[in-house]
Amino acid sequence: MNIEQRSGCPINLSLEVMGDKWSLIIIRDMMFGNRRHFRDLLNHSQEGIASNILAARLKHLLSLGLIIKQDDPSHSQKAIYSLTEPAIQLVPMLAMIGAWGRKHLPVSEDLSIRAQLLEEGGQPMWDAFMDELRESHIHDPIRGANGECSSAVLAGLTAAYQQVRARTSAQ
Amino acid sequence: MNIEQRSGCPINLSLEVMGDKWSLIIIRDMMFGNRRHFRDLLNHSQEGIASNILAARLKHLLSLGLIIKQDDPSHSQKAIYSLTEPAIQLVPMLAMIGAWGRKHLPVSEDLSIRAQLLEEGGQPMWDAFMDELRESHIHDPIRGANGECSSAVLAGLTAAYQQVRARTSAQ
DNA sequence: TCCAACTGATTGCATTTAACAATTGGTTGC
DNA sequence: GCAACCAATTGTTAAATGCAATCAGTTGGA
Repeated sequence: MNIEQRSGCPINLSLEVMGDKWSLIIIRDMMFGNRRHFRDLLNHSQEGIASNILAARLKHLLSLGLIIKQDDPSHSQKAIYSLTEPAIQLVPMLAMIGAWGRKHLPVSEDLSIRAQLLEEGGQPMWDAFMDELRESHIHDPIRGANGECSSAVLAGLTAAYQQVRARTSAQ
Repeated sequence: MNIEQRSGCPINLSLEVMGDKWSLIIIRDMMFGNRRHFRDLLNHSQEGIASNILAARLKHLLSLGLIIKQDDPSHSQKAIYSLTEPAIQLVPMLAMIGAWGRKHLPVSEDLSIRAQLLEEGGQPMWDAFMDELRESHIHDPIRGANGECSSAVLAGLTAAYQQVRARTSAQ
């Protein structure tokens, strides 16, 4: 990782890496939505990222070593993006960011259920989730990208989200 | 707090509030450096913030309710900026951000000692620190701005920083 | 064989944000 | 009365971002 270096403060350096409106959104989608292809990230984005921004951010995250890119054997033009260990270790931080946002900002019920579960689960849940991510992003990224890796925590989060969404949209 | 609302996701909303290169830096300096005046924040900034950016960010943080501004009785033009409860509750998040940066980025030894102590201290230390911040930012901001509130955790962090700095600059 | 749909991007253009230097109008202490 | 200090603001330039349209290659199905 090579950055501009305004100062050597850990908080400052972290902000130089993730202190923009999109980098953490992309990591969040890869992590909690298991979105591993460019089109996945582009079309299923809740926030409506533009394709040039997505391309620039992926390039940036690649250069920082937070994600890696490899060919998808199913399609010669497709690429699989995967989280690396440093990015996986952002799980506790994302849990904290989500917890703070849930408490102090006008979040929507469906999109905050996962933050709530992640907060309530605490460190044990974070550790289990990080192990799942290691499996589907580092050890077996191809099967991981197809959603073929077992992932109990992620499945639980996703199921809870779907359930709340079905309930709230049915009203 | 009123924001643009790309989506109601807690992580996204938190990023809309703090997802820029300066907002958290200012909160960090107010929190760990007890910088409560415009000039303090401007002149002692490790990262060299520009005065217009500082003014804009302070205004932004005020409008979000993360800080408040009040007159300094010692000088009719001086203003005291203080953290509010939502900002004080960012302590665990900042601790996590610092911990991640310290582990994965090229931090400098002196500027990372506080992140290390804060990480090792864990939740009990964060709670104690947040109580100190409530005292010097909410209950008695005027004495707090003068550094007259007792603050054991902050004093410990600052002392450790000074010590490392003296040692490393003496070499 | 042909074509529509899909793949990861790139381009051009307008808007927004940031960086830097200089300046403002007012206050304070000597 | 004057130099130093106060919290900003202004003006200019550079960089980043947002948006819509477009690109060339790949794929699967009729």
